[in-house]
Amino acid sequence: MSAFQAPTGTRDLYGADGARVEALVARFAHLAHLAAFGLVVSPMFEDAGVFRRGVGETSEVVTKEMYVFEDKGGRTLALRPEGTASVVRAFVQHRPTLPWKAWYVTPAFRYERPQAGRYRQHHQLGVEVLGSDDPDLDAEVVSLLAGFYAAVGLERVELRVNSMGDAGCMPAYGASLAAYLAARAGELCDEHAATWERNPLRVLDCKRAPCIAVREGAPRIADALCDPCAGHFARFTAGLDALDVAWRRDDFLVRGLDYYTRTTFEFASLALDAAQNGIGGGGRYDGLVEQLGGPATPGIGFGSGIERILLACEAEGLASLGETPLDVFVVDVTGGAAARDITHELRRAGISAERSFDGRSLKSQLKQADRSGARVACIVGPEELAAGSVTLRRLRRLRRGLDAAAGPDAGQERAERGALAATLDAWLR
RNA sequence: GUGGCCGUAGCUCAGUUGGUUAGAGCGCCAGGUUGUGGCCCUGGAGGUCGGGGGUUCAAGUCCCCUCGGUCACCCCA
Repeated sequence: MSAFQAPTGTRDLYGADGARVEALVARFAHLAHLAAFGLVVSPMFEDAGVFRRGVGETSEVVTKEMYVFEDKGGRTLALRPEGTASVVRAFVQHRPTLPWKAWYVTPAFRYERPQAGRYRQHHQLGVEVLGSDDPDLDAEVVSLLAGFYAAVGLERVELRVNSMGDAGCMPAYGASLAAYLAARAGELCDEHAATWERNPLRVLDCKRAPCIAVREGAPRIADALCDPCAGHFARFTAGLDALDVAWRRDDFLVRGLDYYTRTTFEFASLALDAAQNGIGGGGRYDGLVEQLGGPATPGIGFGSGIERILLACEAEGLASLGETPLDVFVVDVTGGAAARDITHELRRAGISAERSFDGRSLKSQLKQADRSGARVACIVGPEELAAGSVTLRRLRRLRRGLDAAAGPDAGQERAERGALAATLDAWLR
C-alpha cells in the first residue's frame, strides 16, 4: 500500500483507459469542429455564486454536493460541479457575437459517495450555444451528441426527449401539479412526501413505486404547453426525424438542474444498469443568461460523462477503442546511438517509433518490441552498422500466414539506412 | 448523508482450532542461447498482511477504532 492514494472517489486514468479518453476527446473535437463549434477553456473554480445562481439553489448538485472553499483572499469559491454555468458566465463577461457555439472538455466535481460510474471528479464533454431559440438548433445539438455516440461505436443508446415549457406556461402547470399532489400527498414515497412542495416536478422523476402510481394520474406537461412551446417542440422533433435521430417522448423526463426550459433530453445506455445508465443529457435554458446578470439570451447545450461512456463501451464490448498500434520498435545492440538517430528520423517522417534504453540485451529488446505491440522491429547490430543498413522484421500482428517452419529469419529482410522511411511506408501500408 | 460486503506482492488470490524466516499463479528483471520476440526451463527482485490501539507467552488470524475500496439508496455524467 503506497503512502499516498488518489482521494476518495477519484482515480487515475492511464494506459488503455488513457488511450480511450484520448480517442473520445479527439472524435468529439472533430465532430464539434465540423459543426462550427469553438473550444472554450474556463476556470475549474468560480465564485460560488456562479453555480448557486446558475445551476440552481434547489438542485442537490448545489445544496449537497458542491465543493465550496474560501481562498486566502476571503473569496468564496467552488469547484465546478458541471460545465454550463461557467460557460454562460464567460459569455456574459465577454459577450461574443451571436450565436456563440462553444465546446468543452472539463473535469466536474461533486462531493458524494462514490459508486459504479459515479465519482467525486468525473469528466464531461459538452457544447453550449448562446443566442438562438431556433428549434432547428435544438435538433442540431442533439444530433451532434447522437452522432458522437455512433462514431464511438455505441449502438444500444436510447434518446428520450421532453419539453419543460417556458416562463409563460410552466408556472401554471406547476400550480396544477402542486394542487394535484396536495390531494394525494399521503401516497407519495417518504422522500417526496416531505419535499414535493418545494419542487413538485421532481416527483415526476421519482423511481419509487408510490410516486410512479401517483404520477399516472397527474396533469401532463404535454397538455399544459402553450402554443409557442408546443410549436417549438414539434419543430424540434421534426428536425430529429429529418436528421435520422431516433427519439422517444418521455413526459416524465425532468432533469435535476434548475435552469432547464423547453427542450430537455437524455441519452441512456441500454447496456448499463439503470442506476447509472445516463451517459449524457442537456436541454434549453432560456433564462440562465439573465440569472447570471446578462441580457435575455436563449441557450441550449449538453454534457456527457466520459467515465459513463467508457462504461457503456465496455458493456457493449468495444475493446479496441483508442487502440493505436506502434509502427516500429528500434532494436540496437551497438550502443544506442543508432536507436537514438533512427527513432528521431522515423518520427519526423510520421512513423511512430519506440526503442529500449539502458543497453539491454538483444533478447530483452526484442521481447520489449513484442510487448509494445509494434508491427515491425528495426534491428541494428554490428553487421548492419558496418554495412549502413538495418534488418526489418515483421512482428506478431504482421506474421499471419508466415510458416513457422520457414525458419527464424522468415518475414525479415535488410534495408538501406538511407531508404528506411520509404521502405517502412511500403511495409506498413 | 444512510446501509451491505471487502482490504495479504504491481494484478488475481491461498494462508488450518492464534504458533518459527507469510505463499502461489500472472506480470516484471536476468540467465539458459555473446544475432532474433511469442513457447519452455532456471534464478531473482518485490510485502510495515490498509493504519492505530487492545487481548495473548505468541496476532495476517480474535476485539475496538479509523482509513480506503466496492455495491445499493439519494442524486446525477
